[in-house]
Amino acid sequence: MPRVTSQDVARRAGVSQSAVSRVFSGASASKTTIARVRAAATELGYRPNVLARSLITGRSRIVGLVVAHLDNQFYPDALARLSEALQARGYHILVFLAADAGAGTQAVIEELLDYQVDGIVLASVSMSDDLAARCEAAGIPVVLFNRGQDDVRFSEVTSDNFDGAARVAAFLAGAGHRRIAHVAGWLGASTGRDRLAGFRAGLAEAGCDLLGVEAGNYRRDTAADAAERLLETVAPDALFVGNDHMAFAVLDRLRHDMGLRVPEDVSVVGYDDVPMAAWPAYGLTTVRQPSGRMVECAVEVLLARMEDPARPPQRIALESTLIVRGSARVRPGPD
Amino acid sequence: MPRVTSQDVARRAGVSQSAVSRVFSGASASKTTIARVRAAATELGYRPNVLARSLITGRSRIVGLVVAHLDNQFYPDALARLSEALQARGYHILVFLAADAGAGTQAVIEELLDYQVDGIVLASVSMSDDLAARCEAAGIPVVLFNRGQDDVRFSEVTSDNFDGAARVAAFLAGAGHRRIAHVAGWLGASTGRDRLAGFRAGLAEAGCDLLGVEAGNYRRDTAADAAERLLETVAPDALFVGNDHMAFAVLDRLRHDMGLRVPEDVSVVGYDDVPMAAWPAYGLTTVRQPSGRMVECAVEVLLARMEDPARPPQRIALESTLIVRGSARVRPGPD
DNA sequence: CTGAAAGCGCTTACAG
DNA sequence: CTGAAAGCGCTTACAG
Repeated sequence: MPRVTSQDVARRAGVSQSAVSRVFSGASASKTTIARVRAAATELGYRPNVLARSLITGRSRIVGLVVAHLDNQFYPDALARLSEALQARGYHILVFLAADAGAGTQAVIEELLDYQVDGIVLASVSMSDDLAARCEAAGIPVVLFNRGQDDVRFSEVTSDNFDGAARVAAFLAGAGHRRIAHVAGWLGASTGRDRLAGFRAGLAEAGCDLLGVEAGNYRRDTAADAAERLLETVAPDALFVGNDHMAFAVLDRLRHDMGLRVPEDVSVVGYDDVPMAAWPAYGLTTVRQPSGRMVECAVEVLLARMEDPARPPQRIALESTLIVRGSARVRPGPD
Repeated sequence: MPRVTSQDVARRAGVSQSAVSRVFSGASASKTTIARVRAAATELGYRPNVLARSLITGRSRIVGLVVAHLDNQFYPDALARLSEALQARGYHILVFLAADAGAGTQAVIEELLDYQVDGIVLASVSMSDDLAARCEAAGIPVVLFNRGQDDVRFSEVTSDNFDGAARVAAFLAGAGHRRIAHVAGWLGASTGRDRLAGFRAGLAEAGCDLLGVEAGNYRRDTAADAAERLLETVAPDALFVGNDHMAFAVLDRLRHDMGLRVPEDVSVVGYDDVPMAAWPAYGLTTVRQPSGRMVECAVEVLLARMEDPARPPQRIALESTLIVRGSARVRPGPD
């Protein structure tokens, strides 16, 4: 079962192999040539070998995606949007799952490079400076998604994590909370750090202290443990959790294991506004990251740099919105 | 920024280009050659161009994955497992999102073929007979994941949907339920049909009738509406829902919109046992599909047929397990 | 507009 | 073991 090649089509259509190539690569050809080639191609079931084309054009039309935390609904959702946006532009996605950080990621990116990907999206994953240089040298643009990095050679698309968290602080303080704690994300990356810093700043602005912080590291169990520890040590009446994924775990622990009422005993606020946050079982007050627009921006930035590698990296932080649902008290309580 | 090629390495190492190729493709070479080539390669930062290699070997080491329903936790989870299993074997995943069925899928598969993928995994997605023939002709194995099909040219990996659903029937009947209805999945595919048929058979076995069936089509809103309609028309006291993803929506609707208690007023059972089913907010009694083993099987089947295209397609149905949690009553009620 | 030819970066018989 | 050469299936100047 040998593949049908442009040679086969050429013979059948009675034209040269170059003619066949021209027809399929959209170069100019006479109407008759086009017709004969197309006819022969359909008869034979011919489709150009994209790999061979890539070898010569130097563009694979493949974008590499490295993503972690697929159990956090935010990422499958982003993956779906990214796939759609890229498919619409004739690109395809080679996916790699990776841990948050570490050596695995580097290996994965090298493999991506081996496949001559035209660009790389790093969703909640970082890469070493050394590799960054390699990508630069190879002219392959990289965009960080939902994560920032100091290295200015990368483009990044995030939401305004600092501001979003600050708004949560103002909201909680405005609802009369004074004993406020934070279950942070992973403080090894900017997203977690910015949210913490913004929250602290917002609290200060409102004349509040941050009662306590524990890292949840974006893991359900770690986050629930952190929340429990905070409850037991500093007894907060409001908890800002670093993302929705952790907030669900915190809510579960509070309600079902610790017998607390939300928001009567404790207010809980998340970050992301994944679809599940709107499900009645949770009704989570949270900060909405505009994931659709974030993906669009990431794609735009990537394509722009693919067209013109000389273009400088962009760092985009989109606005976020506080979505008020039932998991946090809205006005000062009766006491 | 021209890419470093094997020519460059050859020059630097003072050997022929073929020697470089041999070192990197694992063919035999003398120790000194290997050493010199490796040294030159690292100095230059050389890595073989996988696309060029694929062109000549005829194997891309890319597996295409077409997947729908990424909002159903079952699929991101399967994707993660698949990625891990394939990566461990040196394969990579080109992902496409697709609708359940329809013309889009066909286009997507053609694109996969263009990329010379070595195999295709269709997760909850089907393909036309015509395309099937094309894949066969090209010698590209296809495996259906979590979906069966009549066409025997495909391999498929599912769980024993008929038996699993029959076990749910026995369980519900054993708990004293007599008014039992079903919110089905999508009856356009075998998975949904098998679960319905198995449920019906199990009920008959227990001397029960199936009070009513409505299609939920694996969508949250459709499923919740279906459940509500069943409640209003035939007033069941137990509902078997075609998968967990829909069951969560049904639970939400029952509890939060209709003010019903689960399982006191209605028992609810799902299918899949996605991680969320164990979360305390839901505590869903459900049938566990062994997704880890399903993925392993899919990979094995695919690799086996990639090595030997003459091997006949395999159809595997793994055993499933009923997982009892709190969403369904366990013994006959007081009335 | 069209064909012959070179070449993309590799692998792999084929001689030596 | 090693190098020269052919070839994988395309695209793209180059002449005509």
